[in-house]
Amino acid sequence: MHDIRAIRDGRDAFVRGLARRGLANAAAAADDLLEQDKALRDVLTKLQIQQARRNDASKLIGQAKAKKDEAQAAALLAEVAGLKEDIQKGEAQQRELEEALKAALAVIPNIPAADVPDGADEKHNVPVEKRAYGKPPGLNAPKQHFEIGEGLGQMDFERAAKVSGARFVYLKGDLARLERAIASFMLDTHTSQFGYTEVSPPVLVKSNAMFGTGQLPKFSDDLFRIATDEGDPFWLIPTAEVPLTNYVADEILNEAELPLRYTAFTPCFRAEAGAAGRDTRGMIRMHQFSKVELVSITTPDQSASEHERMTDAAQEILKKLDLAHRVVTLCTGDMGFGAQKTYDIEVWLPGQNAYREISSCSNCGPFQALRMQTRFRNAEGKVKGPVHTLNGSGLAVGRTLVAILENYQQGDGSVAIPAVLQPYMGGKTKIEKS
RNA sequence: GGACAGGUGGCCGAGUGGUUUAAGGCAGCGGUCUUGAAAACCGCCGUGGGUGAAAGCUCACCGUGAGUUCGAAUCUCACCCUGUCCGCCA
Repeated sequence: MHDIRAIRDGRDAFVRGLARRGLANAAAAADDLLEQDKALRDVLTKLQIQQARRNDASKLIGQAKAKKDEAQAAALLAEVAGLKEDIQKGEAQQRELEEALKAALAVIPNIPAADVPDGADEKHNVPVEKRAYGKPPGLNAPKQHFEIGEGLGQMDFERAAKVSGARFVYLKGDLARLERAIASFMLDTHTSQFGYTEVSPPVLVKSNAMFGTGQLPKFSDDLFRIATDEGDPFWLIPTAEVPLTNYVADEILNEAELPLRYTAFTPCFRAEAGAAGRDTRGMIRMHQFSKVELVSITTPDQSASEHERMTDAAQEILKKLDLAHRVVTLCTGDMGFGAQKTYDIEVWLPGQNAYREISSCSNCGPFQALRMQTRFRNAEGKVKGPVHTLNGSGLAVGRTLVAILENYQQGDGSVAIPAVLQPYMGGKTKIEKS
């Protein structure tokens, strides 16, 4: 969410930022917002004069009645007779204008950071050369992960379809255990090596939380909604970013305790609206998948370096697993709604003969904090404004499992277990057909 | 799910229609005193908005929303949350 005062003070920079995002009529949108803002402030100014008069008169009425001066009281009552209706009208107007302005602001995406490359789509993403790691292994006729998993008899899409429909999967035996092992390994790395605090959060959240991180109001089609008999619905989280970031919603944090770093292993639920026909085979794109998420809450000064640090933490997992990967800076047209800068980490999948996204690390700046009303105060107790929030996958567990299957596959159909995961697999060194 | 009791600033807590401009206390910050500290004393001490160059003036906020009233922390309605007990339950 943008601060309307920031737009007021820097209208042109705001328009340029939105234009870089590819918004067609950025200038018109900005001017419309400023017009609404002006109308609201005019109403406020007028209303407050009336409220001040009413407050004065009411106080005098009270004093007159205390002195038993009924004549004076009656005179004052007559004076403010018409005021009540005007004030109620003004208050109604204020509510309407505030809601309209908030609704308009709520659907405007974040402004890209200055160092984000311009571009319309993923073809214009820019590789971060110094972050590239490893080389694709020279495998002879590599299989895709679902061929491997089904060959092992431990990955079952047909039964998942019977029970839940398309885009679900059953894992069994060692593959089920491997998912758990991957998650434990990731959490242990992030907590012990990078100072993240492990959290086990709710996976059903209220609309307010979805608004705070920016999924609502614009992207409800991508979410699963849980209707309740009466009252507000719940939403299934599409990522643990939602409960981890909203953990600090409506709070004023102390600067000394920042940055806060949280990590969580949760299932994630996505309706995948609009993804029909994409990645229909295998575990790449599911309605339910598990992910280890990283979230940092920082001061504005810290957020850029925290972004690099978070990306380091996510990459560290792939390095320990010795999986070849590269990192790209998303261009303005490919970034998510709330991000001002995003690194995608793409892992090599031999079966697909391609790099595929396995993590996305974003610095959202003050965008989510303004939606959540999360601020911080300095050592003197002075409120310094919104915090910055960052989130990243550290990593997508399902896709990590896919990457291990495809990169560690053996000619005989078995899969070697990476050394760092063997302690989590009871010392096993490979997964064989069950 | 049912019954009862509650929700007031960072914390505790007074306030049941009009000098409340939310008392008082604790914690915190600054100062006096002191070699230093403690004690004592003095001062400061919520958030957001409007207006203004600033000082200031002003509005809103006592769980949330709506309402009654010239005037609401206080009265009405709905909802949310917490506690206790009962029921159910991994």
